[in-house]
Amino acid sequence: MADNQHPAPPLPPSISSPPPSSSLPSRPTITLPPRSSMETIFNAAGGGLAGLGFSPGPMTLVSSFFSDNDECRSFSQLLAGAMASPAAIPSQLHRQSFPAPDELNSTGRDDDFRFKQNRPPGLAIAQPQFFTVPPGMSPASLLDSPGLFSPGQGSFGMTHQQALAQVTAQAAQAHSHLHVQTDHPSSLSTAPTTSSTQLSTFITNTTAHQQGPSIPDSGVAVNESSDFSHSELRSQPSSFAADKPAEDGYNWRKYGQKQVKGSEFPRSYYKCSHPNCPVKKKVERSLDGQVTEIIYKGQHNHQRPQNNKRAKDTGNPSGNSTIQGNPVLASQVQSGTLNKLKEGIAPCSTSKKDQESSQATPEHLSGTSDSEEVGDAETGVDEKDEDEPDPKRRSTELKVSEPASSHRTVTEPRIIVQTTSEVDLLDDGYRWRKYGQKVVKGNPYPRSYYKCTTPGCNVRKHVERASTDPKAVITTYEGKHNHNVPTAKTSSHNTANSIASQRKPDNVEVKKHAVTSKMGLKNDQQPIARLRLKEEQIT
DNA sequence: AGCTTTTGACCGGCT
DNA sequence: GAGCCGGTCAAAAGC
Repeated sequence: MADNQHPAPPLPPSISSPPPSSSLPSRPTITLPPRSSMETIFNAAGGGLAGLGFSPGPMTLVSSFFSDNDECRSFSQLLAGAMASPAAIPSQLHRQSFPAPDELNSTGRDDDFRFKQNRPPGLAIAQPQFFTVPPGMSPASLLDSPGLFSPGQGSFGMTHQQALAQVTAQAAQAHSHLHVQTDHPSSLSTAPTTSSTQLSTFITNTTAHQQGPSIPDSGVAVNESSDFSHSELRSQPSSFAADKPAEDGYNWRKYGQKQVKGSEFPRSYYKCSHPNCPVKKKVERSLDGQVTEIIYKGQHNHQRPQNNKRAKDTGNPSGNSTIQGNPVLASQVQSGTLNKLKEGIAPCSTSKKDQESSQATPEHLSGTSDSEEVGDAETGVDEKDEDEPDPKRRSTELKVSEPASSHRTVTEPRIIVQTTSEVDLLDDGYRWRKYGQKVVKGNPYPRSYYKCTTPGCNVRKHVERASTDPKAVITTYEGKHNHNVPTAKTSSHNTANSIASQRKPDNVEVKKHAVTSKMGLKNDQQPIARLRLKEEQIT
């Protein structure tokens, strides 16, 4: 690990507590990688991302990724580096604003850097952004279509998960160019403001938004962060079919329908018609029959019916919703969901097909278990609260309160998988109650969704692990805490983290936790750098 | 005949 | 304790 001899750039935005290991103390310790190493990563990733049309976003808080050996850099590390690149790019562009690495080392806390301070002019992100996926675009199509991420097309149309997958793939490619990038740091200049914004939206977006050709530019759903975004959205091909398959292969029986408050559209309740199968789903659809939201609950205890002639999505009587095992990444939520996000709604939104695919596939079932915490064991991060969960919190569910004035003409639903509601103690000092998780195709690890347990606080976060490395975690925050950090718990939480978290006024914030066992952490070290690249909430 | 859908009523949790 | 609300039930109707 010769690279560790070098000072590290002020890159790592946030470092979550590492999973305890036999040789590591409870306190996270991090040895910063050499600058050259970091720059190699970020340059490479950044350059690669820039080449892909990615760039960092102001609301992106990326925690770092450390490599202890360039030669041994894992694929996931590359991913982490790639994901961190959003932060890296602006940080390099504005390096003069950052403390020197040794300063960081000396303080160990001088780590809050606000990207807004260095934000290039014109970069304004007022709300969580949404991405559009061309209607009918399948995830495979997305992932197989590098053009989608080409500079010319931008990075829209990707969900958070897609972002991971895509970046993962791209990071691998970028790996081969690491040294080239390093040798030509000036290539960072190819990551201008606009592209920076792109990656911001790309990463911070938690609810993909599809704005198909049929949806005019309402000025709400489109990315507000940059002109580029607008143009990209408008440039969405109009040839994509709005009528997408949405069949999940299971049989559903509708057992109820109700007009729920806050939604202008009725909600339908379905049960899996398979005997003794507990799976239910709620489907909310617009007046024109388009599914706007699907909430799954439970998991199938049976195989998907084969040769099921009735394998139609009964949740869509109109018949234009069939899945047939071809998940589509596209998820689209428009102004209505934007409003939801404003209200701190769960940042989970993937396409119905995406969701159903993952859920309908037996190997993914575990990921939707009501109690499973996939991936936690690997990270060693105990997200379970020791406290006894409030029984009343069982079976919690995302409640959507949407302004009546909001308008939802969504052709792709939000997908929510209900899970248990453990009260989790994550590493930011706040108390989080897990209310859901979701397994996305291409990633064996579920996304977990948490809500701040403080009454009246609508802050939510979702934690996502990279498909290639469960230790690479992206945490996306939504909302702003309206209270102080709970004081009761101290030992397992990083105070600085808590404080930093408390100060988050952001709508969406992405942290990338790099983890640890591979990072050459030293016993007495603490995270020494936290780079906060985020956007103050714009009112 | 068997299944699904519809729809009003009921139940229970929450405030 | 009352009211609100989401979820579910179950009878009737439809396919």
